[in-house]
Amino acid sequence: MARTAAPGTRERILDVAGALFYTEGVRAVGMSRIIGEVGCGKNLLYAHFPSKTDLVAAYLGRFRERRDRAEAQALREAGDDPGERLVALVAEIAGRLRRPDFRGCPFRNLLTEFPAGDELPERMAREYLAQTCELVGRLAGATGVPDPEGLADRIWLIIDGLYASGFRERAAEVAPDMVREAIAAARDPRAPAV
Amino acid sequence: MARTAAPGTRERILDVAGALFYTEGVRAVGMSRIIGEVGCGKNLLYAHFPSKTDLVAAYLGRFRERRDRAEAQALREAGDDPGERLVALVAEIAGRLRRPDFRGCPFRNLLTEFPAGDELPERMAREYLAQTCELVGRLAGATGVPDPEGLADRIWLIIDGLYASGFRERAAEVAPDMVREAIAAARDPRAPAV
DNA sequence: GTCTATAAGGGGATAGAC
DNA sequence: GTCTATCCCCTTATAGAC
Repeated sequence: MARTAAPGTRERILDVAGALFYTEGVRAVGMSRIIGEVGCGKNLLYAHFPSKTDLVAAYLGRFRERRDRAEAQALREAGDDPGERLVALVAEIAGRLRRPDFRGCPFRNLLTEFPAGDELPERMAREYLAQTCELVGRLAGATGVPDPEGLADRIWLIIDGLYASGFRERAAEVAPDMVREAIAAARDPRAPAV
Repeated sequence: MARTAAPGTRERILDVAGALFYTEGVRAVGMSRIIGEVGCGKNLLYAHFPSKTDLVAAYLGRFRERRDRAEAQALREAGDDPGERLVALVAEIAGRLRRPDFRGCPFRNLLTEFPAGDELPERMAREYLAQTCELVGRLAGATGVPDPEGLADRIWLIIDGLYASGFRERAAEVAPDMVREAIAAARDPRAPAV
């Protein structure tokens, strides 16, 4: 609105709000808390984000943009082999586990906080999960294994486990190997059977 | 407090509160809502549970009792082989996924809602996760594979994935196989490498 | 005109009292 | 059971500072 509004204000608000939402939860962080930590007036925040829902949606949107960029880069560097692309996808996610500020997947976390909600943030979260799940399915299909559905289920389970694992960050080390093994087993269905 | 309190009142409160907490989230459900759905007076509820924290702790406690019983039974039926016991443990968890009212792990969900909390419910949740993780480690160690730590990490990742997967319930079908494969691969470390 | 500071509205939370 | 106390939530409105 402002003709010469202070640049970067919106980003600064999103920085603070995003960090709080992610580490403490959306429900746990009130608008007053954000205003206090940003150090701005209440009006300024509501000028940029008319409601808390808008602010949460912007928080998820920014998370998604960064996620998509990192994912695209990982897939680009992995080359053309669908199996290697699956490994790279999981390895990229596993890399996030090692960051000290990692606290799971913001989309899954939001749906845990608002399981019945159907506003923009919840829809964004469900859309993200559906699209990522679909990507896994496409990559699994491209490997040419006899049972691509089963392979996709396994990879998705590993990804879910990575995001849920607040306890063992060593999961980051085994996850890519598990993907390789799942692909190998899918290519040679006779082998397993303990 | 009543001399001859109606029997089952406490259980009825826990039934209602537990279902609401589990399906809608602890933060999303207020005491007034619970009182309304139970149909009792406010005094009666606060007589049994002096605070919401107590009620949440009781909700988790009952969940844990049932979990422990089901887990013990699954392990009993699995026999003595540590590998089979790991498979049975995961299969028992996978079975929960198929229930229509499944909405993840109540302990993990609580920690997502209260990541920084340190009251009784949060401690109960962390204790449950730590003990289950420890059980997996013991069973993995008992298999006698060269790298029990790595095996335990894999199994724990699968369990985490099962609880997080709100999307693909087909995960329930592949998870036990993944456990078998992980054990087989751990017993013969040369095989994998796609 | 841009932003801050403060107050207040309307609702619902937990909890206590009678 | 109802009624009240206290608090915090999101949001809007008002008033003042630069």
